[in-house]
Amino acid sequence: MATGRTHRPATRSRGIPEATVARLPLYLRALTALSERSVPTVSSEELAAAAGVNSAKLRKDFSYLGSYGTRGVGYDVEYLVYQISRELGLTQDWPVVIVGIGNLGAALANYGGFASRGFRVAALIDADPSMAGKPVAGLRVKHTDELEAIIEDNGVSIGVIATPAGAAQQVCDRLVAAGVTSILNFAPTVLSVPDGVDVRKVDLSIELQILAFHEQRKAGEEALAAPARPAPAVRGGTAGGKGPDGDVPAVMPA
Amino acid sequence: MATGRTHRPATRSRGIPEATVARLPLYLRALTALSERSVPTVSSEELAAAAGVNSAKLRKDFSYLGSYGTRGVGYDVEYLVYQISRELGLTQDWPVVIVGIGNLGAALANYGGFASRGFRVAALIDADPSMAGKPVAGLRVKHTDELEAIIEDNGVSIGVIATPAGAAQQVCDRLVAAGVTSILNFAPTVLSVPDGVDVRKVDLSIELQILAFHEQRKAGEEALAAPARPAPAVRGGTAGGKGPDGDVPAVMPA
DNA sequence: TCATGTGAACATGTTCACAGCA
DNA sequence: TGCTGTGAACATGTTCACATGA
Repeated sequence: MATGRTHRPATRSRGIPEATVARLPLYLRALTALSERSVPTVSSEELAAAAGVNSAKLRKDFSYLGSYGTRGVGYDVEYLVYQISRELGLTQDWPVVIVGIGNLGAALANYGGFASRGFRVAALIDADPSMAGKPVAGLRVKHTDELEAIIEDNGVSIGVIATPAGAAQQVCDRLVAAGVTSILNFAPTVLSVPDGVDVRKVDLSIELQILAFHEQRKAGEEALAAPARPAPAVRGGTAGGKGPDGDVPAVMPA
Repeated sequence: MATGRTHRPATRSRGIPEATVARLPLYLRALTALSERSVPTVSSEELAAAAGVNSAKLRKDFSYLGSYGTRGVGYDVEYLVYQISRELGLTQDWPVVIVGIGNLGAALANYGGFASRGFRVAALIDADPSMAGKPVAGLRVKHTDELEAIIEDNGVSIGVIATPAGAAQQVCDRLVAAGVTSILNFAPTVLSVPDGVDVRKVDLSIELQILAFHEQRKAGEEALAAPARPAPAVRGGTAGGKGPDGDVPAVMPA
């Protein structure tokens, strides 16, 4: 998504491709599971299967980190866990604030995987004064007034936005002004941020729409073969002969 | 993510690039906002700004759908809303089930944007018998036993998994066996599915790790200039002399 | 005149296939 | 012998820059 940097064309050998970075957490998870089962080594084939990618891709990904494998043998699990953790910056402690403690914010706060790997919820922040002081996931919710102080005092550089769409940009601006340089946005809005600030977004609605696109394709291809399952009814019912959509305008300009 | 299809190399002009598909929901959202403000037309420049992309990309994206603009003028808002909705399959009604009604599942069920655009929550399903019958987001939670019947009866083709990681693959298998062909996975696991089934995943932990990677980079670059803000403390604190990590092994083989 | 639509150049990402090393 | 590491081929995605047509 929005990568703030000036995007220099891989100045030295230091540049790990973005696509690779996005897969490192996947490898790390698979490796951690192996580590817990005390498996000493894995082949690229096995690890790739566990991470849900193909082995050529995995080997190429690892080649950007260095030559951490042993030919004819595979990779040392513990060593790889360490190298990937370090590369991802998980040997540091990252305090995180969550802003917007509604249903979703509370769910995120309660999410276990949060604390496990280098991330620590420094504070939960909400604009509703009646939320302030209430315990959520073992923390007391703070009021938005305290946002700047919390970020400063805890050296927070990562913020999670789980507010309604309308409040997101404003919250984002305050986070950035207070020193946050990475934002994970759950609100269904495009955030604008200055250069040097990274934003990643998680959007249920977008994901569903992408799935719907592919579903529709499948339904089309199905028509070539047998109509196996009852296809989802076209809006407004199967029978209707005329324009069925109450939602989608039938406007046709030009 | 996992695109089940055989990936034919754009047989006819029909193939819309995946990257474009992923942006269509963004355009649609921006257009819907314009539509609500009764704006009749937009230029690629304006719409691109609203969607957070550049205008060349937007125009190329739209060119895959057809020539829906007017040279020297721009795009008709209502018309584009309709075309994109249709392309995404949002003129159909998509019944969806959510499996796993914990904190996250409940938050998803309550999420408004769900129902708005063609998606309808057909059922909430949980394995915990004590959850069965409880009202969440205006629906009564069903027990897992009913999963197959619900999917069949409602013609559900899209399933959302919000269970713990351990249960996800099993739930996935049952969904697929019952006829679901698109899955949105919130559980932190790699799901394996047969060909023809699409999986998209949403993973908080992965997103945070990607942000941490870039944060770490920034901290490194910062060292070249002035150490402006106190960098996040290395795990275990600044003082501690011995190995601080209960989590990351300091193993160094070979 | 002005903004769309698009070929061509460029950049990134993936896969193949095999050389090279334990 | 067997698996890693990687150059080279291929595929996808992005940006440029301008011809085109309302």
